[in-house]
Amino acid sequence: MERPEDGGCAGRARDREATRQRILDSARELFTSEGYAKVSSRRIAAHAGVNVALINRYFGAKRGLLAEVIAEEAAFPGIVEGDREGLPRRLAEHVVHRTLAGGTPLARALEHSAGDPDLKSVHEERLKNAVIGPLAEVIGGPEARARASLVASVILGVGLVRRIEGAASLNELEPDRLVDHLTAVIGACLSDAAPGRVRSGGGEGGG
Amino acid sequence: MERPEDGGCAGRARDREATRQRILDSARELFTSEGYAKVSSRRIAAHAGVNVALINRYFGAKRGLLAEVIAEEAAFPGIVEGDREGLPRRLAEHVVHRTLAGGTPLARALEHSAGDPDLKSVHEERLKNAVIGPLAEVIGGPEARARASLVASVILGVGLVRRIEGAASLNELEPDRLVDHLTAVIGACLSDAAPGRVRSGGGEGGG
DNA sequence: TTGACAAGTCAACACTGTTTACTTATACCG
DNA sequence: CGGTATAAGTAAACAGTGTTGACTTGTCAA
Repeated sequence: MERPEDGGCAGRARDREATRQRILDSARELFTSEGYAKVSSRRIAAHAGVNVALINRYFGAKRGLLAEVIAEEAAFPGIVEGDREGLPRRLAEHVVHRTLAGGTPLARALEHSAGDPDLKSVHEERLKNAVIGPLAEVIGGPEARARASLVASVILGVGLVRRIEGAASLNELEPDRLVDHLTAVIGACLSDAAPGRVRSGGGEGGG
Repeated sequence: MERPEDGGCAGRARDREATRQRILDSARELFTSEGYAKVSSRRIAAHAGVNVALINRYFGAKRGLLAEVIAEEAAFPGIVEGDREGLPRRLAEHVVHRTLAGGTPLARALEHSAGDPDLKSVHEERLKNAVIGPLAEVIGGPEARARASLVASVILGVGLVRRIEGAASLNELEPDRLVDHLTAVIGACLSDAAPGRVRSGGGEGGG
């Protein structure tokens, strides 16, 4: 609340940056705990101790605030960097632990607003730049982006189902077993699925 | 719009069921083409030629209207009925063709509002009763529901990513090839994932 | 014909995100 | 030091949302 004394004091009246940051901090906290849709601009402003209009002044719209909050965080910290072989398992572990723990703050905010038409562009950019892009780079090959999209579908889908269903069904499995399953599923996204050598399409029992 | 002739005095001018149905029809049409969030109660009412308050009178809330619209349609018409062996491919084909065609009207409405907190209960019921339940029944075994959840995650995830991304990456593949891929992925959801199998980077596909 | 009761209407409520016109503090300049 | 341009911050309104309760009105049974 109190205005911090700014050391620089070069050309700034009433510390624009500090105010911006306060709004950003409040937004991150509230979006994280309650989701995008349930938190109003006025509440963010009140929490930050600033006027509502400043949200639109500094971020264009509420949407822009979420975009900036989202952009702050890496999607897969230290996961795409490793070797390709272990990628499915690393991703699976990330998803399961993130999922079980209630997870990465921003992931929850994302899942809370997955289908919001107002946020389509925000999610689109995030999905392409922070998820599909890096994944495709590790995956490589001509179908890299398509495979990355498949992986992203699995990851987002699990998060979504968990959020909708409370993970009642998914949590029937031990976490380790769920990791095993997901590893196989993500692995299937990355492996070649030639019509003849499909791993389980022709009969997953004997595959 | 297409409201019955009041002037003709044929039948009842004040027909509860007819009014209810008119609201339902308008809601289905508008939700389908524009999604839940973008269509307001007042527009539905106007489209149906009735008063706004009737939506809440007959359906409790806008949410109830969507719930009823959703409940009308089968999730997987003629898909879970077949043999278990071919299930992954049938599901994959359904997803791809539904996805490419712009799809089942209701599926689109669902994808448009996947994360809406207000609709959590609606989606939860739908997911359990019309998706996970039937799938689990075909799948069978002790982990049936968990596996069904995984399959549902893949299906919903693909729909979601397609909606967000415009399927730019997924559509790099020929539809048939996408079906192959998805068949493998869904197959992986159903097949046993032996704990030791992929743990230490045993390549899936030798990648 | 007359009530009764349901069907339908209307206006308001408490919100939402956003914008406009305004006030005020501050940092530079004379 | 005082004056002032300018940016930071404010208040109030706008147009919209879902929802509600009090109201009117049509229709059918007695």
